[in-house]
Amino acid sequence: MPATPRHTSRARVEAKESSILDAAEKTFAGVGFDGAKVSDIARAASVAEGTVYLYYKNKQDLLAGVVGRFWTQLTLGAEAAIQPEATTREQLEQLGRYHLNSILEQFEVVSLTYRARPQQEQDLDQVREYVSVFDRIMQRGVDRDELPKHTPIGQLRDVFFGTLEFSARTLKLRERPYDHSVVTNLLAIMVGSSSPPPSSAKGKDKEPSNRDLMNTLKSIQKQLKVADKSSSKESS
Amino acid sequence: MPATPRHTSRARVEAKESSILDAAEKTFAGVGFDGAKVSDIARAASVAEGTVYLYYKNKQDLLAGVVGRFWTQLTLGAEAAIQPEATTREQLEQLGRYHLNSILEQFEVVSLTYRARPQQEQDLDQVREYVSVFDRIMQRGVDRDELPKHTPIGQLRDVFFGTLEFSARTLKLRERPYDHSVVTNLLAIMVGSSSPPPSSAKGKDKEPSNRDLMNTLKSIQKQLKVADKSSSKESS
DNA sequence: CTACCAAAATGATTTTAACTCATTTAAACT
DNA sequence: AGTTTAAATGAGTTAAAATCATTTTGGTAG
Repeated sequence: MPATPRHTSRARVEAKESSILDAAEKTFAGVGFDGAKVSDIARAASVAEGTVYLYYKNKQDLLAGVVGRFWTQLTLGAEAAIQPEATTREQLEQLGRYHLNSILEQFEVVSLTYRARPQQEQDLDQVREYVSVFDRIMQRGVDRDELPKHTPIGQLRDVFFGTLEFSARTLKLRERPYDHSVVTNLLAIMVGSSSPPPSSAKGKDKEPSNRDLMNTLKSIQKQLKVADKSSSKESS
Repeated sequence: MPATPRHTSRARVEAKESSILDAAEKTFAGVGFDGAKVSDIARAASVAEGTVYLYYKNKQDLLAGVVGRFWTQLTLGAEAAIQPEATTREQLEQLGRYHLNSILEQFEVVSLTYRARPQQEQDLDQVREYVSVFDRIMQRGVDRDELPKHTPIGQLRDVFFGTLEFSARTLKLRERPYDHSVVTNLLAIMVGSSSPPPSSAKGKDKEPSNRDLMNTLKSIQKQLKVADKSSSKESS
């Protein structure tokens, strides 16, 4: 078992585990969870079907591995995208942009989260770690007196992520690309508007500084994809 | 086939179809989509396994039937819960209460929606019909000058339903009951605090909610009934 | 280098559950 | 009554997940 390797080097085992995850992610994203056959995933990873079950208890556990790794990397990317010295409002905007952009780019993997969540009694730890990035920004805002002392962080978290996720679905449904105004408007109702008002002139000119950040975020994400060190074991 | 009944009365066919749906809903809600066997559903509906397939093409189609019926009834309930003569803000509050309460009460069926959606290329029509209830309230608000002329209804719809759905998940996760303050706070940030803003007093008042940061959040916290202390548990 | 051993990998076999279809049963209409 | 056609049945088929006896690999020691 990969849990207690005595003979084989850990690096090799993790490389194989990661290559199975890669194949699974590609297959799941392409044809969906139900459409994906474990035998296809095994072939894509260049292993036998039985080998997959050495690393993952079953197909559901494999999905949990894919989804867990995704959120772990999303957390790393979010932390990289947030400037530590920025104001709370700026940090929220950075997180909002990063989040919306990421879930749009990897929409299929995000959707898989809903297939993984209900089965495990305990929610996905990696998702909780991710949303705690928001909590930390808000808590710092309170500590710095940029936000009222008893700001209901938990409720605003639902506003923040709930709105962004539903907005992403709407954009996907209408086959529209990332739209920065979604984040701007969300921040406006969450913490008031300190930037130019969102609507009036219908967004026909993209802000150039906006593009810079977008490109930055994309390159960050791609870098994170290469270097990965997630481990999924301990499944019930 | 039930599609073209010449001999048999339509009522009987629909009764049987409905009883199969009842059994399927109960089973799906109880053990989940994957955990439910069609043979179990058939037994619960007192029909043979093959009979299920006379009414529904496959298991996925059966799920779509369950989920579709749920949202259709939710639409009817929502329309009944809204007083036609009430102000826009009151109507939004009525819809918000009804929505949050309903999805908390039938959380399992709502979750099944995510299993039904991705498979059909066309989204569930019944869900779209449901959210259009919100759109109509907002449009009437605009027509009556209770809302600014260029209110971004589509974006606020994502705020509304996204927030309520994520809030419902949070409440479920923490095993908390329906909490009216969630709706109150949501409305506060969407259309301002409890007293409806005078519609056409100020000439340039077109943004729905841009209050100052402190004022908005302070009005929220006053209306908070259940403290949100436990939100910052995970300080890793 | 060869022998040895345990971890790792394999893929044929088993199991499970969705789905089918030849047959039977029930209902409608004359 | 008898005829016809719809509706229902459940044993049988099929496909894919999961298993496990066997083989291969790679590290270690004599």
